[in-house]
Amino acid sequence: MATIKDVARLAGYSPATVSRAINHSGYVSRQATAKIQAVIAQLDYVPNDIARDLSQGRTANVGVVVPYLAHPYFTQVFNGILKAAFAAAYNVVLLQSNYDADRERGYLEQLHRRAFDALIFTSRAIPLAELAAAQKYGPIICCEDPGDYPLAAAYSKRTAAYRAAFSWIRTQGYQRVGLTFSRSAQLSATTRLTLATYTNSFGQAPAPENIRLGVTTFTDGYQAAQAWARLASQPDFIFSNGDDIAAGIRQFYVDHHLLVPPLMGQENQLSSRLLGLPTIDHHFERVGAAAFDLAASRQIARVPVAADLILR
Amino acid sequence: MATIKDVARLAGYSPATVSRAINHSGYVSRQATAKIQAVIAQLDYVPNDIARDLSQGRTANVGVVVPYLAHPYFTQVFNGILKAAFAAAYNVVLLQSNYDADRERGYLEQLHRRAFDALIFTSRAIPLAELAAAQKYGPIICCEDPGDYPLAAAYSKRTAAYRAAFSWIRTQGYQRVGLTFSRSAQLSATTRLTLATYTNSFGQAPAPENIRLGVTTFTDGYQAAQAWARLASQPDFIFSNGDDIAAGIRQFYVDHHLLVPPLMGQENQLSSRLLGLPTIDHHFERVGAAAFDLAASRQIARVPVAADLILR
DNA sequence: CCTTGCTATGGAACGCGTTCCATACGGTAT
DNA sequence: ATACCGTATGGAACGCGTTCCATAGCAAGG
Repeated sequence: MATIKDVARLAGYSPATVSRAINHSGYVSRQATAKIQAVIAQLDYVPNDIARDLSQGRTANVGVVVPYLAHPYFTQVFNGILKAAFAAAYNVVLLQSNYDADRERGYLEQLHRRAFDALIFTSRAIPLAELAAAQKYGPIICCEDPGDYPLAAAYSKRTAAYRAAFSWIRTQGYQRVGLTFSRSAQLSATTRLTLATYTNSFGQAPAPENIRLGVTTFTDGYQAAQAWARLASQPDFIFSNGDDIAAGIRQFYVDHHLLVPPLMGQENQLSSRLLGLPTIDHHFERVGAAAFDLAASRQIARVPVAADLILR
Repeated sequence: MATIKDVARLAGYSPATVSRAINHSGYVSRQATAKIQAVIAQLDYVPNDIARDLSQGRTANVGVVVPYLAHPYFTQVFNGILKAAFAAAYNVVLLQSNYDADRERGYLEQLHRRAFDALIFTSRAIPLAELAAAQKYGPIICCEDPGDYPLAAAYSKRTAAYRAAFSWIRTQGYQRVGLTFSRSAQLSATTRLTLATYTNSFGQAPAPENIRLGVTTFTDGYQAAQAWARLASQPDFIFSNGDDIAAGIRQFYVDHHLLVPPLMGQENQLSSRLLGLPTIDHHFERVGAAAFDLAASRQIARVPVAADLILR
């Protein structure tokens, strides 16, 4: 494996000049540039990224913590990060967490060791306080509103979107809204926020039997609908945490020749377009791209991304 | 940021001894170990991974080239890689290609620059010959049978699985089998292999109108069924390239109150279980894990993974 | 002719661990 | 007592670019 010294020797210049030639830092004569180019081509030389990283003190890698891949929220945010990172010549290291706080701590440790230049949490199990404290090891970006914590963040303006959605649902005259969530209010800030906004909009909290937890897929939606169908008093509207989930809910009613209640999904996936269901587009790709930009710029800023209520 | 020299100075030992203590390389007294541990804790010192990588000439990163995420084949293979990599304390760099050969070449270049220790292609646009040639830059693993090319590979034994599937379909008496594919035979070795096995099993190639290309999602399946429904002579069996796709095909017939033709999917996704459809489980997670093991061991070996025909 | 200011180039330090080699010491086998 | 061995430890080289600083040549300005 050729090194910059080999190139320097063969070209008859010093490593310093070769380095400047490669990086177009100026102060290299036409003649030297040409000779160095020729030798580089001859040796099939490319600089060693590890050495470059060491001397520059960075890796051009961002770590992205994701509980798991199989969820549109994560794939969308992740895709946004990926696109922005590619454009900025960064690589993306995918760090799966399964919502395991200790694994997340391991990734913070890797940040400390400079395995990546920044760490983006698309979601998390460890407390925000720990994230905030770990910033001494490097830039950390979360994808939710960090409240009082001084953390960089890119996130959907969920409150506004949910307020608009619930207001619209109420205007339509619905009273007993069924809600699906992936994680309990205890574990998930998003669940808490949704419930709080609901309570605020409707003047009371949703009835416990109208709340379904652990719902993340089409099938989960199907089963949630099945559970509701057994109730005496059924929801007259269902606000679900994803379009595919809404599709699963709908599917249950269709399969059982029941009247499909009015539904709303989230994330503007293909399924809601196909089925003509209203949804909320959180623009998670934008959230991801914004998260990356914060990571690359090392700014501790907040980028709330407006969500769109899509009625059909 | 504390360095190993700081630790050495404060502990009253040399950097060499500190390094040995950290890496448990032996030849460090109890006393020295204790003192060094204490100073490490006091300074909150962790070794700099970049420096370690440079001196060891590796990164503990594997690059994984994926055209896009939104496909069960890729998520399954990728998950297998992720699990195996985590177990081996490697990180995984996700490299999106969109089947763009030049982007793939860019990733080969990064391998050359030692941005990662090995490169896994879950699928590819560039010719195998180029992959084989690029091995001089580092270990490259592909996820298909590389034929005559001396490439490390982990892949599903598709031929055997397809032969079993087609044989079963023929035994059931079906004659006009509809087939869906993601990419044309020209672009995809898998498509070619499926068609060849079909031809071999049925004694003739499938009729062109029974082949649908560009099918990767539930919706694509729905539309493929729609196209078939317009034909005079319709397929009497449909062999699709994914369970969700089969589900989409089925959905079209259900929605239009048509008799659903017998179907077979692939990948043993949840949908085939729910709908009771036969499928082929290619065990792509195993393929991914095997691909990673090849990457980490730097062996140029082939690991064919047996696929299971699941009849229901 | 001299100062000023570029351009061009090289030497050497630097970033930060790892590891080879040499040295020293206490203990054991002969 | 001598040779030998294992443990313990440090010095220094090494991996490989990047970059600061110094030097030198040359042209324009005065």
